[in-house]
Amino acid sequence: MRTTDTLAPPITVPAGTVLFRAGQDCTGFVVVRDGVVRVTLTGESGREIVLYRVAPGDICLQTFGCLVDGTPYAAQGVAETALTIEILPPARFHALVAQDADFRARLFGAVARRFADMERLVEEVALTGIPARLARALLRLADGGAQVDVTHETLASEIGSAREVVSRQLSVWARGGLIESGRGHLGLTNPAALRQIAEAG
Amino acid sequence: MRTTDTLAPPITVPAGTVLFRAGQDCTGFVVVRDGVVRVTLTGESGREIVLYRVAPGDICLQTFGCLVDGTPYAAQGVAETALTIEILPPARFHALVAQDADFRARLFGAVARRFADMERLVEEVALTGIPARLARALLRLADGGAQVDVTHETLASEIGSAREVVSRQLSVWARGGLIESGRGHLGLTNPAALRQIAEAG
DNA sequence: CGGTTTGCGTGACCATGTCACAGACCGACT
DNA sequence: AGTCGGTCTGTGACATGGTCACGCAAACCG
Repeated sequence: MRTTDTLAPPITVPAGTVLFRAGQDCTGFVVVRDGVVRVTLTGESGREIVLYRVAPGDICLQTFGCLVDGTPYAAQGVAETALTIEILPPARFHALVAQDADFRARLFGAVARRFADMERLVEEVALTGIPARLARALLRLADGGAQVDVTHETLASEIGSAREVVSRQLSVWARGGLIESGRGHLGLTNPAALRQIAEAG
Repeated sequence: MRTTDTLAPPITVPAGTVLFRAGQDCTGFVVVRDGVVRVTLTGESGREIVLYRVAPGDICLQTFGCLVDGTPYAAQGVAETALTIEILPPARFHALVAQDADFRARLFGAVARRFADMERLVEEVALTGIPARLARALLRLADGGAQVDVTHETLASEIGSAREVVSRQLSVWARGGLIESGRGHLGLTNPAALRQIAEAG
């Protein structure tokens, strides 16, 4: 597979680094080699929502709009873990698109995934209730395990809601024995029930 | 500009035709030559929200995910006006991407626009109040004019809310002299005030 | 050990969404 | 004209979700 090739000199950045902010111009095309980038949107009220995550081998699409038609970013990107990334200058990007079928395939795959992510997100935010959204977020973050280390605040931004709302829902579930709750971490005592709630729309 | 070239035999379809539904497989790549396609998402409750519109010269991206990684549509596409479209079979699509720089530019432009649309939508649905969303929708649909022919129901799906909510907000504005309201149509009596509300986040 | 920061719980209140139903308007047909 | 059925709109009552204003407890740190 060409997809493991190096396209540009790798750069490492520590977790927590802000890669780009809303309204900023873009420097180049970002390819994630290792680590995860969290892309979020922040409203005027300060409330935040996670749009999607960019995984290794993936291509960050925020840069895309910039490069194609000069629109500045609307979102913010933060290194969720330590990262190794490559940055392609615009000319190199266009050359690769024209010449490299593998690069095109990766690019289009990334576009399709981001697009599906965004549709799912709109569906959830606009048409799905808090219990289902929160249950999905918990199961997603737990990733098969029974322990999740997050604050209510983080969960709230994950589902685009407010901390108080998350706290209330979690305490209901804790009383019902679905979860165990502690400062900064949660235990999923009854993941089956959570899955059920997550399905329910 | 190559963008006015014909890529495939044009097909005409009447307004109201459903081009694709959620969960369906895709037939090919749709390029809109004339008319507007409205792409919407429908929740289990039956509530609907407009994701974006595909304008002439534009490329419908719902087909994109299908062609690239086989994901079926999540959304539904309806001909909002009578349409003239072209449908590219997958092989032709891939050939054009590889060989035609103009086609690539159009494709990327469409991707960037759709992406910006979706981000705006998430921002509105998740972080923006009803008055601002509704005012924006009105101004957008009025398109500079002072008259809009829509039902409250349609406006509701435009902003991803419920008819009653729209009705209530509109009657407040009607009492305040910002709009005049009739069955199936609205007059924007004070567009400046609406613009103000639209800005307010 | 005190002080500070951060995370959590909670009640009151406002904004939105849902449900149920009534009335108004419109077109089609006698 | 009348009236009938369908669509559109108005409205009250209630459920859910978001905001604000707190107080308290756990972790952190000198």
